[in-house]
Amino acid sequence: MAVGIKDVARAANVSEATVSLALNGSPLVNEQTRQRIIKIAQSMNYTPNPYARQLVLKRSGVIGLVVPSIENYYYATFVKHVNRAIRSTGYRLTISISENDPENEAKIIQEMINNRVEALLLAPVNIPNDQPDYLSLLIDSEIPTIFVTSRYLVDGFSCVMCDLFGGMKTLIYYLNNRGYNNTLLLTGPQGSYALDQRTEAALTAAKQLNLTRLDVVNLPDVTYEAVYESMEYIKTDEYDALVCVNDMMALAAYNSLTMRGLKVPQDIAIAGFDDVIFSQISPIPLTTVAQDIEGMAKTATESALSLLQAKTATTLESILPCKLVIRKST
Amino acid sequence: MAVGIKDVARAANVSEATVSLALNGSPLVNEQTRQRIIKIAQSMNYTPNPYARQLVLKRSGVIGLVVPSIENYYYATFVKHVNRAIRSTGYRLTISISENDPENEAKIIQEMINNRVEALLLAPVNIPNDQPDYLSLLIDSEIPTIFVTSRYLVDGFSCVMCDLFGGMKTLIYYLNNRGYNNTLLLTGPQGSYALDQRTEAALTAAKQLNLTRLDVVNLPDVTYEAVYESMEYIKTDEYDALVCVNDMMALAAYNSLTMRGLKVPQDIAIAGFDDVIFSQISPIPLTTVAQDIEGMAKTATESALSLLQAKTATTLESILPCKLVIRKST
DNA sequence: ATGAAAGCGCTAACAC
DNA sequence: GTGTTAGCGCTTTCAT
Repeated sequence: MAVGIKDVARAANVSEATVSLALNGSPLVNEQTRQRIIKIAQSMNYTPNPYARQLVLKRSGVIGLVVPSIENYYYATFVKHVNRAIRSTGYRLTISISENDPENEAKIIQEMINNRVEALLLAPVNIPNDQPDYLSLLIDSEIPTIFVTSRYLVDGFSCVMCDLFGGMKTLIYYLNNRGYNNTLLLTGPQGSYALDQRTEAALTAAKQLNLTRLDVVNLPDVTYEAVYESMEYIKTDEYDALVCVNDMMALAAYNSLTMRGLKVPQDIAIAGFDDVIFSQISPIPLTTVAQDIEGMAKTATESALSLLQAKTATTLESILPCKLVIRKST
Repeated sequence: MAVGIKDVARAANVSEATVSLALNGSPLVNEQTRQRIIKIAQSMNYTPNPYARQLVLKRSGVIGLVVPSIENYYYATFVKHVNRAIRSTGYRLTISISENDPENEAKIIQEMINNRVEALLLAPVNIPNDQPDYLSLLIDSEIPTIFVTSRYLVDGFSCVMCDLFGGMKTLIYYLNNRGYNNTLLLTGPQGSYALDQRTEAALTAAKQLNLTRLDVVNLPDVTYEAVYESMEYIKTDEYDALVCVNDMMALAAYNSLTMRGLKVPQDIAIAGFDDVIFSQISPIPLTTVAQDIEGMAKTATESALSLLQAKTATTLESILPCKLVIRKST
């Protein structure tokens, strides 16, 4: 705590100004003295007080990231990659978890604004919540904000996500091609963009392909338990393929159905979405649609940086392609 | 950005000092004026600049948390609970991920110190790395530091973890009681406290119980893949029980062995450790040893707060009990 | 090439 | 009760 620029200045027999300049690599200061000062500063274990620094610089050097959940492997991976991408930029990352609760999310956004993050990557909660109040705060604050992994359908915000619509459509086409025509889609509550896109895509594809049947079940939750329990009530013999909107749900379906003696894919095919670990750790690897999580993380980070440069308010939109990953369950 | 305390003061026709006092709930200021000021401040969307505030208060109001990985469910859960616990304390949490890399860890610690976190919760990397250099930095910085989920064997640091030794011992005793006497323990490289505790406990229990056999295999990694691949080389018919040092490894073993036609637990029993989701999402739920992750998170947070209060340097050690969770795999 | 001094936005004595 | 003022530790003109 104790050692400040003043102490270094005294020890080096120069003024505080010179120390500051030297440490910040200004060309104004003699290379000799600079080296001397740097050495002294290091030996004294001096690090500039970031709060004083930020106060005068008026830049926090911090980028914020908000995710709905950290136990969700999908977001965990996203966080990891953003963390990596930011490490080389000179900015620091501050991570907040909304626990998929809009109130929490609003509080967090307010905190991020109060703390003067310079840019914000926002993965919105996955429950119906369009046009939350904080959007105007965000606009007023002039903090460049980028929706990631999902979005609200409002103008003026940048966004980076995968082509969920395209991904699901490809999956349904592929299933049809494999001869599956009676499909059940297991999804969550309506109203979240990232989920709705998948559902709409499935429905659209079904219509285009003239599928015999594509039913949609909206579970209360997109969790393992929700699916595992629901399997009891679902007349699986009416379908030849089961599509889940994420991999964990697909795994739940797989486990539940095989427990009941069904064979996958012989009796019924199962497909997931996202391509996170859960589609790989079932006894039979699951067909799924891969989201380019690392790509989104990198793109989002780059977008944040370029918005930070841009003097004029801009909005960037990146839609990354999804990739069908065919495994043994279909 | 723009609006500062000065603006509020002007708008309310009082001095900056009064605004400051009013907003910080000092009893010195008239209740009438306080309300008036608060209202004005809100209407102006004023929030105090935290950097100016922290500069004068000399308190950052931030607690740091370092974890080796965020994709690891165990740590993700820990992070979630710390996040929750801290929310009600008035402190903010800043999360960093070391990616299980000692160099990263050292950098992060340095950053945490530079950023003046008031306390640090440190979940160390899980690879041999005793007495890292930054320990002295940490001591010099006088930042109360608490090792969580694992630790280094050094004095002067607080720590919160579960009784891994006791947990593993209980598991081996239980297995013996169920008639399993030829046990294989799958663990990772030596040198990490949290892993070594488990191994030593298993060995100790085996000796105490006079087990026919307890072999230990040190895999290069405690991951799904490491186990899944290793199953090929392991003469499973020599053992009647397989114990893994985490649940994901146990799941890998389960998947691999059942793929090879073995029945669990008839042909071989499988147990994991931690009691995270992976022990529950195998077709047959896996016996495991539960760590009280939420308890650790809460305890760690409380410890941090009390160290923050304590004017004198103290060290706290909390060892929480593990709980045997018996499921169908044994 | 270096130093003096002002000021970033806020808090806390101390005066009134 | 409220205002005045002096910093907190740093950066950055502007002089020298």
